[in-house]
Amino acid sequence: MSRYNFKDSERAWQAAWQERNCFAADVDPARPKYYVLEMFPYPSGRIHMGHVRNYTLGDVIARYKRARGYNVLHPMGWDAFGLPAENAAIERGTNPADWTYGNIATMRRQLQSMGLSIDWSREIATCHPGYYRHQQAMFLHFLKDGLAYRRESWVNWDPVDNTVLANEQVIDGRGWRSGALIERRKLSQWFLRITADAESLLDALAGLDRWPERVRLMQQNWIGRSEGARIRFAVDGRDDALEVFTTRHDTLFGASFCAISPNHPLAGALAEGDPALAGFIAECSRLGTSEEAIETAEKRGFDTGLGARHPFVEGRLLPIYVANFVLMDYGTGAIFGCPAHDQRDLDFARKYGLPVTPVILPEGTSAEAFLQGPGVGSEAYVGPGTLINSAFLDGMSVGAAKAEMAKRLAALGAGEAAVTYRLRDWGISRQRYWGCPIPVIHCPSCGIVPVPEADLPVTLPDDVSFEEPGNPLDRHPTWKHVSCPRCGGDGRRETDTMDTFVDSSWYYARYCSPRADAPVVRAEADYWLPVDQYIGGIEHAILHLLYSRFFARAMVRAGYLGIEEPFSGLFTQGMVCHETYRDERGKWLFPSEVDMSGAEARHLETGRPVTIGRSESMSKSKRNVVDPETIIETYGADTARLFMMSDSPPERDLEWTEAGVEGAWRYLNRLWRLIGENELPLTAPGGANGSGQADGAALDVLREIHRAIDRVSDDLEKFGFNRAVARMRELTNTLADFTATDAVSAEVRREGFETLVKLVGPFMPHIAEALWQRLGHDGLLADEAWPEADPAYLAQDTVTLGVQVNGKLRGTIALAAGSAEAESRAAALALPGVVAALAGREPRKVIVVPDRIVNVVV
RNA sequence: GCCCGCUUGGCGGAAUUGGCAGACGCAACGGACUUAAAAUCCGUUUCCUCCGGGAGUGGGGGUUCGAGUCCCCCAGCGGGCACCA
Repeated sequence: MSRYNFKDSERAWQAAWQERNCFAADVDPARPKYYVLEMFPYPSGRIHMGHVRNYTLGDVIARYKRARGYNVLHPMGWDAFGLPAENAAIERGTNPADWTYGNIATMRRQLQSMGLSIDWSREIATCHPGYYRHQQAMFLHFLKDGLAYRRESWVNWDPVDNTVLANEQVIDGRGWRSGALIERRKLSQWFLRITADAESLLDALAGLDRWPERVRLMQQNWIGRSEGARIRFAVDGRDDALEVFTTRHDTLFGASFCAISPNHPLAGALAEGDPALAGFIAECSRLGTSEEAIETAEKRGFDTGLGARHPFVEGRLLPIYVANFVLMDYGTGAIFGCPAHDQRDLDFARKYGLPVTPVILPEGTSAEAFLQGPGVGSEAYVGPGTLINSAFLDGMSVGAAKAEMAKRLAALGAGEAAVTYRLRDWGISRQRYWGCPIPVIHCPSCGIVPVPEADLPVTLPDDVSFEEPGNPLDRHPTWKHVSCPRCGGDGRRETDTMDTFVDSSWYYARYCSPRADAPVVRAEADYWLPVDQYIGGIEHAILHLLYSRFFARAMVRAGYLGIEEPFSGLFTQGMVCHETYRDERGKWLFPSEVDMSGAEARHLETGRPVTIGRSESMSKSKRNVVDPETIIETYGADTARLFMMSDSPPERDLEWTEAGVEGAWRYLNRLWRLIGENELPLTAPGGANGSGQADGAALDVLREIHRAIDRVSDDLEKFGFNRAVARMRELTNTLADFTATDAVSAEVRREGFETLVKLVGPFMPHIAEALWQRLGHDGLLADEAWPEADPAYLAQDTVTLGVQVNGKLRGTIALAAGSAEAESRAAALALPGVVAALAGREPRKVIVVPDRIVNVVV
């Protein structure tokens, strides 16, 4: 009895695939295409189990679709710009490029050891000038079209990473990478006009029917559409108007104040002549945006002394406050407050002694009761109702009042219905070295001048130092000093680089023509795109996926692409988890340091007891990581892949266990013994019996074989990989049983073995090739077609029906499929268990569901 | 606070979408082989039981001949958003 030699086998078959160029993809309009893409990795150093899961999932699909006859594109590349390279440079004195390319080499080797069916000739790295020059070209195109622009703005400044972050990258007031508390700063920044596509990005979500509902919801919330109205208030004694956005224009007659953001231009203007106000504003901007800061912060206002004229009430002036809770970057940065029907406005009004006028009467309440009751004491009424105290709106419902108010405002020229989005423009400036340079030049006389197309790419200088904090590009002695392309005078290069999310917003398109002299070749992109199946972690549900959807739209507008939605199918995988271990002093331990063989976990070296903690997502900080390379060296890639796909549904978290890996390894060896070492006549490979000719045991086996084909195929189509593995094991059990008894012919056995090998192929490609060869084939399994289930074997001629009495199972009956109701009924009533349960009573009713169940009701 | 999801044996999970709950695997236990171990093979394994049965899919209620699946209420766990006007 031998063990399967995975080491030699995996090396040999990987070489065979490479030698025959099996997975190279070319445009072929005659064949249906299938583009499978897993989110490309950041080259951090070594692959981790999350990568193994992600790329195994994609590879199973890629191999399955190839076998199904699709022209499959399955590429790989590197999301290679980013801060860790700079941190490594700071810590180890290396160059970010060297560090990155070194990591890529390691991780490429590791990924190749997994046996992925990837077209490596299309490999790209976003840090390569051959990639980012095209990104620069597109940026210039967007700049010309007004899609990219520069403006002074309040930004999220990460004081640890010394850079600006996008709103999406600030989580609970902290930098998504550094975890540092974010400060507000005003800087000139480059933006991409994603808000121009807010409506399209929102509306198109409905059409993404192969996306998880959860992700669509998250994007919907993020875009945050609000329907309401803009209202312009004349400011008493000034020429300018104050524009506010509200969703409750129906409550305008209940308004008792206006409030503007501390960052509002009007506030700034007033502060110039008012030191007290300037002090208040400064205080507000010191307050963080963290959840904690917000919850504990008092609602505070500063009375500017100005008044806003109510558009419909002659002589009513609403005092204008500067208030710390009004955000400049939502709506217009100004609001009107209606205390009776908004909790926050009510709190504010109580604090500053402003009038509270109810204008909505709840259903079924009398005006007297409501006005005297607790309705507007300390709790604002935000529900539906009927308008009161509101002149021409009186008696209307909230909805009707909104419509009427919008009409009246428009007639006055004082406002109109409006829609506001929570989504803000995408700030892409980063004050970092290791990113794509923004290809513009600042000229004192010409202003912002694009780098001429012929001068692209603007490459990063190699000779940079990281000894001081801040942006090395800015400190470089010569790099930024260039002459203005327009006037020839002294200019200065833009030293900001692009957010790395720009790099990953179009890489899926670049894979279609990775070496082309233009960002994309339309004919190739039109053939391959959209990505049919995109696979990655849920953590990208908003950022990367929203940016990519926007970028595709921008590229369509600029003529680079023909489709607005880059990913027609999306699958979000769960994380890989592992138990956590700590020693007596509470120090985290690696699983490889823990001896689990005894009754209690002990430290391998010291023999001291180890505390086992709950299973969590693998992370370096808790040390609950298992190195994929170790697993592949110990058990082989096929075992790692099989374990990844077994048991846990792919969308859920997967618990990595040594025992589970052992189980997968046992299965490989079982297959090897069953098929690889079974002597079969090597003649007539693939010689299946004609359907309907077999009988007895052979027929049973053939049915099992074809049922397995049918179900595994169905499971694969539905991402039911754990179910598919279960079916494969069932078929293995069946074939093993019958092989042991010699009850079926060599032909049927061969059909069973060949089918099983084809079914396991996408999961365990190396051993499948080895077994395919053992079955006497010269060609590669990778080039074989997926098996087809013969409908003749799927039909069942005998079925087993459950028989219930009052919904309780009392026995089963075996009948010919499609038996008449009367026959099923008679057979059921004759069952001893049924007779006993009836105890002489007459059934009141007998329900027969053909070929399923009989329920006798008494 | 608002929105969403999940809850099935000791464990991961399955259940043709309202029709025989626990497939497949892990772990455990028993047996065979072995001088012994590993490996392998064969069994048992939801719980209770007076061995007739009875109970059972987080808890409570409902619809139905029939509910893990549908509806209502509650609990626990997880996720997203949140000073959004």
